[in-house]
Amino acid sequence: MSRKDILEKLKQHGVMPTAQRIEVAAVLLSRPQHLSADQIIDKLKSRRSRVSKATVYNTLKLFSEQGIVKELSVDSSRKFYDSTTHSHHHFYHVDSGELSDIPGSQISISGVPPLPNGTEQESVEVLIRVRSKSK
Amino acid sequence: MSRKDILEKLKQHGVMPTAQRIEVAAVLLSRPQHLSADQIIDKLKSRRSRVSKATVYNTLKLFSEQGIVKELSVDSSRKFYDSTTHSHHHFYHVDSGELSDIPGSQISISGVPPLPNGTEQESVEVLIRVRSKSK
DNA sequence: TTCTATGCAAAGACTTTGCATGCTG
DNA sequence: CAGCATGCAAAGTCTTTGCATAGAA
Repeated sequence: MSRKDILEKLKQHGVMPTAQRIEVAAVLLSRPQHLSADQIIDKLKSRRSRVSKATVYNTLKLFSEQGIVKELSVDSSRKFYDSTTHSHHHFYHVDSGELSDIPGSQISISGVPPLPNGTEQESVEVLIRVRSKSK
Repeated sequence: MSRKDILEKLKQHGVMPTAQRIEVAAVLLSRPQHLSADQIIDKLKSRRSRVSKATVYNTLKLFSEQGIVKELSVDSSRKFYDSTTHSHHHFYHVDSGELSDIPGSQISISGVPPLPNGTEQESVEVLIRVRSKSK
C-alpha cells in the first residue's frame, strides 16, 4: 500500500492524515497482518519514526473506531489490530502468540440457534487455537 | 453443586481443598456461568467470605491450569472464567459485557482448511457478538 | 487565531509477585 | 517441623488520560 493509497484511505474514513497517523498506517496496512500496539511501536522505532506511545494507542483506537483496522481480542493480555477489516476467521498459535487468517472464506457455520431475545448479530468469529505439534 | 461435590472435584484435579479454594469454587461452580475475577471477588464479599484478591487470582489461575474451569479471552480488558469446561461456544453481548453459552451443541463448522504446518489443533471457538436491537 | 494532534508523564484497570505469617500433614 | 497456602502491598503490563505545546486550517 503506497503512501498515496494510505492518504486516500484515511480521507475516506474521515481521519485527518497527520505525519504520525501516516506512519502508523504505513506499518500496519503494509500487508495483511495482526499486530499489537507494542509490536507497532517497535516497528516504528526500527523505521526511525518518532511517534509517542500515547499517540500510537490513540491512533489505533481512532483507526478501529473509524473502521480502518479491526481490533481483535484473542489473548486477554493485549489487543491485536488487524489490517484486514472484512469478516474473516483466525488461527491462533498459542505457543508463539501469532495470529493468522484462516485462508479462503470457505468456512461455514451451521446450526446456530436463535439469538438471545432483543439482540441482533454483530459478528461471528471462529478462532482455531493451534499449538506446535508435540511429536 | 454441593460442598461434597466441590471437595470431590478439587481432589480429582489434584488441588488441595483449602477453605478459600472451596469458597471460590462454591461461587463459580454453583451453576454454568462466566465470571470475571472481579465479579467473583464481589460475590465472595456478599457471602461474607474473606478471601484476598491475590488468592482469588491465584486460585483462578490454578483452577484453569488444572482444568477445573476454563479461561476465556473474549474482551481484552479482562479474563472470564467459565464453569463449563467442555468445548462449547458463546454469545457475547457487547453492550452488557455478558457472556452466555450457545445452547445445545448443534453448531457445526465446515470448510476448515488444513492447519498451518507443524501445528495441531487445540480448540475451536465460535463467538457470536450480539448487541441490543436498535429498533 | 482557533481547533485538533502530539508527547510526556501520570493515572488507571487488571493481574502477578515477594515475602512474612499461618495452616496442614 | 517442613511445606504449601494466604494476605497484603508492591510491582508489572497494557492502555488511557490530563495538560501544555505544536501544528494545521
